[in-house]
Amino acid sequence: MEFGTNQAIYLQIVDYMCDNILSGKWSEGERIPAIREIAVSLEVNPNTVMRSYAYLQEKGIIYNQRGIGYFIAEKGLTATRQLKRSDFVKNILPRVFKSMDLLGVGFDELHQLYNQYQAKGNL
Amino acid sequence: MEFGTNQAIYLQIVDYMCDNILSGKWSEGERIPAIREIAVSLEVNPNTVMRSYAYLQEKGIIYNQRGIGYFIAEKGLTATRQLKRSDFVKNILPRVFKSMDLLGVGFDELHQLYNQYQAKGNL
Amino acid sequence: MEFGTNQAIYLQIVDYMCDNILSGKWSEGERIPAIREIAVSLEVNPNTVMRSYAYLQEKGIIYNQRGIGYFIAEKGLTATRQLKRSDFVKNILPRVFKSMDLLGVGFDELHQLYNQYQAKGNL
Amino acid sequence: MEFGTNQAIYLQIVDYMCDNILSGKWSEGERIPAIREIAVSLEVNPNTVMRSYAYLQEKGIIYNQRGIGYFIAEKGLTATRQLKRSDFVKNILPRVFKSMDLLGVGFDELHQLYNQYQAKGNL
DNA sequence: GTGGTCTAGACCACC
DNA sequence: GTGGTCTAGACCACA
Repeated sequence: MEFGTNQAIYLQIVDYMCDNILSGKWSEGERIPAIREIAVSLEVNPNTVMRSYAYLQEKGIIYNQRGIGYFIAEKGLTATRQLKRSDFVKNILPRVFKSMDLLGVGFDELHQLYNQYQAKGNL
Repeated sequence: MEFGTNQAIYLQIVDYMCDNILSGKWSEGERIPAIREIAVSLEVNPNTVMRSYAYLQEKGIIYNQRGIGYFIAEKGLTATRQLKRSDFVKNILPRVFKSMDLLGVGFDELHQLYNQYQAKGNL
Repeated sequence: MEFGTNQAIYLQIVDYMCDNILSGKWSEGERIPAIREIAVSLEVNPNTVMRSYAYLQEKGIIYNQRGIGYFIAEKGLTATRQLKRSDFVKNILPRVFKSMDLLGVGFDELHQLYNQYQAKGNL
Repeated sequence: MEFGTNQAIYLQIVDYMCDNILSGKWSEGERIPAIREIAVSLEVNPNTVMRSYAYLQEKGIIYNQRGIGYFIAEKGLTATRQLKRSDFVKNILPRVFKSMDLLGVGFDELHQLYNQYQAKGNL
């Protein structure tokens, strides 16, 4: 994984993990990789990964069993969806819509860009 | 103007100025308020405003006439639009579309949220 | 005349006047345009032109006859040449030579660029 | 390092750093000294050094790794050379050649001055 | 009056 | 430890 420069790395890792949950790669109750494992594979300081795990634990998305590891919480999928959706609707969308107005991008054009994005993703 | 806590103040000022240009409040060739003027009206340190101006000058959106002040560049409107549109299409939209996929938000639902936003804005 | 943004306008005017003297456009003893005249033709504040004239007067290149105007001094051409040449040899050239070394630009290449410059000037 | 009075300190630091890159003292991918470190060694305010670093980052010559430090970019040497060479050919040389013409300094004389400079540098 | 630079010092997020 | 931002205040050159 490559990291952007704008956002904190630990938050980029959080996003990466949320994606894994939402996409079904990690199921509820399943054990997720150890902090050190992730740290090695992402070439990141373990402290940074720890911070991501702590964040997700605080949100009730994962939980820790001492000495064993971290697991996706029982309602981890729902919690993740709520967290992401709330952020999406309350923070992201309003800014997107405002930009559209200022740039004169209509909804039709947005649809076009969406189709382009989908096409690229399917390649 | 009130400032959010996520983004640097000087960047929020940059956005504020881009909005003024895109909305037509400031026209090309027009002089914009002096650094100290803005600093007083926004209750911010002049250095912070200077940073915003330097950023916009670097982008070719405004230019400086020694001892007189800052002006919207000849192609300032176009430059602003390009800057904002590029950021919108390359950085914002892909993340939005990805979120939509992961959250199962369809384009119809997006349209609905867009209409809600428009309705609010018109009140 | 267009002004660069790096150098003070009054110094750019000084250069412009020195050029006129060195190129023989203005001869020793000859009257030069009034401050207001220059100010209008260059679209500049008269104070700025005044500053240029004061600078040249201090260097002994021009002199003032009250109520009549400014004139090129008796040894104005020599004085200008000395001023420019001293600046050229002591300030400009060392930096040029240092840049050449760092950039790996040899004297042959410099000669080539010089010929290119000459060719362009003759068009 | 001693600072001239003509040019802003932060730009003199930029030059100093470009020199280090061009001369091979700092290689691509290598970490460069921390802002505070440079600030202490040059007896300058950290803000001033930061400004130099920000400038070089904007030019793609160095990049930042969060919480770790600044590094010479992958193509840092090329970028530096381009930046410097462009400035040299487009801004410096034309003025030099123009001065030569106005002062009646021929290319032979220039060569002589160049040799003198080289001799001094080798002592 | 205008902007441009610099210092000193503080606070913060992040690794 | 690293950089990033902001404030306060000073000084300067310039128009």
